[in-house]
Amino acid sequence: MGFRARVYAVVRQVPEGRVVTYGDVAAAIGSPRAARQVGWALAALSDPTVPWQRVINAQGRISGRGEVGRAVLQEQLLVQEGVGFDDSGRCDLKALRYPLQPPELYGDDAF
DNA sequence: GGCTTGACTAATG
DNA sequence: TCATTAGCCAAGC
Repeated sequence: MGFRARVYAVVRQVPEGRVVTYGDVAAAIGSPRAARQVGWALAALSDPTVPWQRVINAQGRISGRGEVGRAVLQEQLLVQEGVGFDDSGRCDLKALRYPLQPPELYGDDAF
């Protein structure tokens, strides 16, 4: 199972209205220092069942690289789910962060 | 196999 | 709070 498949398996655990950071996802798949690769994996994402919008950076902000307009869409999707952002584009990470479990515990054989 | 490229992070000023 | 820096590691050439 590839790195990206594990990233997707973990991200799918995140329920509506909750968020996780790239670092959280990296730690859940066993590579605590691979936050950048998590972002890379999501940039290459083609699976519509993965709630990629719930993955934000450790500062509670949207990482606006990648496709133009993607960041705006991401914030809109999160707001729809009930995630609140302040005037500076930050959300309450402390309250909304979701505790992830390693994909092994969930049976990710679908990959 | 070596090099470059990042949806990152933590530390520092 | 913002800007800069060094470390990180999977992918693609």
